[in-house]
Amino acid sequence: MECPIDTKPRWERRKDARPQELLAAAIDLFVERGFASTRLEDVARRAGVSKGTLYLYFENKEELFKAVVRTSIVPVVAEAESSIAGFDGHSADLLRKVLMDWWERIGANKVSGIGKLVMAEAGNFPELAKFYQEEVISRGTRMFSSMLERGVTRGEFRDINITQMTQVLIAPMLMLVTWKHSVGPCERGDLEPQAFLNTFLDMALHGLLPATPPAA
Amino acid sequence: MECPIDTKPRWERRKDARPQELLAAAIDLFVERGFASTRLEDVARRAGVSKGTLYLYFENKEELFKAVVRTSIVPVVAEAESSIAGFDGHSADLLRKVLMDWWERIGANKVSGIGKLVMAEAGNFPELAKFYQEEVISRGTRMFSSMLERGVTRGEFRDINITQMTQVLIAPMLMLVTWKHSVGPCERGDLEPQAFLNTFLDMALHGLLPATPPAA
Amino acid sequence: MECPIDTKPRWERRKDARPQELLAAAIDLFVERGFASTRLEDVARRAGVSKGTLYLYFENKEELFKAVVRTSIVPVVAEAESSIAGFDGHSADLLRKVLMDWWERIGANKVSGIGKLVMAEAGNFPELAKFYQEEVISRGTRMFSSMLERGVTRGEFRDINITQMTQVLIAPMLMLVTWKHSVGPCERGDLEPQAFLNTFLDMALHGLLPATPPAA
Amino acid sequence: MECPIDTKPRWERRKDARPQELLAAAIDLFVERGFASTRLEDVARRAGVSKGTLYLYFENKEELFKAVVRTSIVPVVAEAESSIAGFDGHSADLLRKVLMDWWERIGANKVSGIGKLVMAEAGNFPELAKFYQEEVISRGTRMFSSMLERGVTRGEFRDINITQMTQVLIAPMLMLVTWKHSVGPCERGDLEPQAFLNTFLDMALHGLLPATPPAA
DNA sequence: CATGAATGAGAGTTCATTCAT
DNA sequence: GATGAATGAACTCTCATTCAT
Repeated sequence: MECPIDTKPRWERRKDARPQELLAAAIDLFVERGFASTRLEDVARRAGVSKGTLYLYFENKEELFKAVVRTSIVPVVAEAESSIAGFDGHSADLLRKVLMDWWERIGANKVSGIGKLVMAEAGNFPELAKFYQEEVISRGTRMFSSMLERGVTRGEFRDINITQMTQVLIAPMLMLVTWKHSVGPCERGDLEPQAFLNTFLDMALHGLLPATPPAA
Repeated sequence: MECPIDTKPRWERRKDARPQELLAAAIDLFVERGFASTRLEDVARRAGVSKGTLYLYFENKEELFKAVVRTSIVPVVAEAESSIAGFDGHSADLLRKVLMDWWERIGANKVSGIGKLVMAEAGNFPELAKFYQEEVISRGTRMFSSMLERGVTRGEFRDINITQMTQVLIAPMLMLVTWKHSVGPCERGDLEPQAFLNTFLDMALHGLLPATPPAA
Repeated sequence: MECPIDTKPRWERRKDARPQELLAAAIDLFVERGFASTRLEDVARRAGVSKGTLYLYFENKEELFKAVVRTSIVPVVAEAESSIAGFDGHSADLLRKVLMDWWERIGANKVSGIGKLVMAEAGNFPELAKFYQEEVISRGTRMFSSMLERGVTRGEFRDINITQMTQVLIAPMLMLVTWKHSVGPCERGDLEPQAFLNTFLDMALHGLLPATPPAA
Repeated sequence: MECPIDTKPRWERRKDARPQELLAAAIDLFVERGFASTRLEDVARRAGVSKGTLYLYFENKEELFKAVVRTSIVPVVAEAESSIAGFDGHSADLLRKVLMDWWERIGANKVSGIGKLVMAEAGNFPELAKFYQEEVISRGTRMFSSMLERGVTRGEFRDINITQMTQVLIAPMLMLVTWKHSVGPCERGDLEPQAFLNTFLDMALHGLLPATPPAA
């Protein structure tokens, strides 16, 4: 008589869970190794499936990557957009909130590695660069510009050059991401990200807020 | 009388020039395509030699890259260090000068691509990352910290958190380099680098300079 | 009163139709793409079933192919055989009729692609080649030989080399099939198949009919 | 002391001989297995080199195939063209000669398998089909048409439909090639190719030559 | 009966590195 | 010194077949 115990199926049927599992594995490896250097076989293995299985869910490597971006970053961007749209208070507080939220939702998280990866490999994968540019970067840039415009319109910020100031505000995010995913791990004296952001914001807002009345 | 020393046949003079030619070719390709994606055969071809010749001068791809860093970036860092050491004036002017010099010598130049490349591929080539970290980044960081200390010591800057402010100052450089070598080429509304640096410096110095006495 | 026999639910009637649907799909794809390049998944999809279902009806790809041959070509061969057996008239008319019938039933039809496919891939699938050889080619060859023998026996044809003339008669069929399924689609000046067959037959019968007595 | 004898180099440097060796191996395997089923690794192995070496000489599989065609078939076609251009005698003799030469140079040879292969896989490799069509088939077709025209012009042939008769003349070549490379090897009673061609030509010329004067 | 997720052996192609010449 | 032919491991993507459901 056959012993039914211990008979492990050659594989398990997990249609619904698979994409998530694969995406999770993919994110880890893309962040660890970059796009070009990530082997699909490793992604599959980490998700506990065979190489072929990946292709049941994602047409090819690029589509897998896009799926990663779509599920891990795009929703956060969208959420930020609506959070901005619904915000009531002072634009300086809005800026601070958005930056801090970004840190919590993206920066501190491994998904920030995706952004760094795109910066890194844009040249070799123009299709990917274009996709990320459209889905994330330009939306992000627009968000910051709109916050600055809001501040200016409401008289909360001085009448600064929006484009340039947008870049200034993006710089520390880029900085943190780059640091975290490249030199950071090698560096000893580490960066306190939130303190860094605060230092930065204090400085930036100095430049943004209108001159305070001489006597107060 | 002609000096016979100068009459060496062209190819023999070539011999000495080889490494430079190879390095020049390597820099171009590393910057264009990144480390992993640059084919040594292309480097050789661009330098007008054969693939095998490369290995006469450089042990392998990593050593070639290190040589690139050593010849194109390290000297600039060293020069900056001594320029700082010999500077007399106000620390704010020093900061401004160093940043602007950096833009002229590195940022605007293709060698800035090397920095971006290291950020990008550090994870896959830890040996390279470590090398760059030691030879360039930590020296650069130390330079900025020392300038800030100088300012504080001389009473020209407020008593700020040096580590954090160092990062703040590095951020825009990272920003410019990243922009130039990844999204920049895709993006429409382009960044005026020097204006951007000035905007940034104005803002940063606001935060650094001691509160001016109400009446002056 | 309605006949209850006909009220079977649709899917149950479907059950019997499945093999035919699969065979129809298979024929299309085998002809379009050849044996090796046809994907069973595509066959299944075109028949509106899943990949696994195919394996309920056909052991594997080769058996599917054999079934295609058995249902689409073998019956036509059998019919031709009995049509020859029952023919009364002049052997030249018989030959002409058989060739023209072949064109109508096979040549002009997509099933001619099956023959071409076997010629094409025989080397890689010897089992298939053997099957087709036995079920179709040797029967077809025998048919032509027997017609020639009939003609000779009845004094309607000259006493030619049967084997060779059989090949001569097969050549134009091969020609038409090959043309139709490979170069034909690329070629501009197209072949009028029936005119071609007639030209050929006129020529061939010249060689077959006994010399006409000078005076008639 | 090292014994210099018996030290076989890891590989041998044979730049000039390589392409021929590879082409020879390629022809064998393409003919044996067809285009799609031939593995480049096998081609390399048969030529005694590694897979990578193939790519030093041929850009990819398609180019390898084209090179095979260019070196093994195209020159024969060219030669036939000039042989026709320089022919003096009766057009019937010319036709006979060209067909027989074809058999000796191509038909009997393994290169005839290339033609069969193209017929077989044209649908799956349109690029290849186009190439072969242009370089071989249309040139061959033109050759036959021009011979027929010559015959008609010189009053040696009746005024037949050139296009159709061209196809009729091509049919037996197709027949022989197909036979040789597919069913032939399975078939017992084999075809005597030269006898077959003669039988065919006798028959065809019957149809081509002008009616002989009743009394002679 | 029917499904379709899962497998896994290969296929073509690339490239850093070696080494006979 | 200089060459460049040769290697071979690595990578992405494919598909006939199996089998848990």
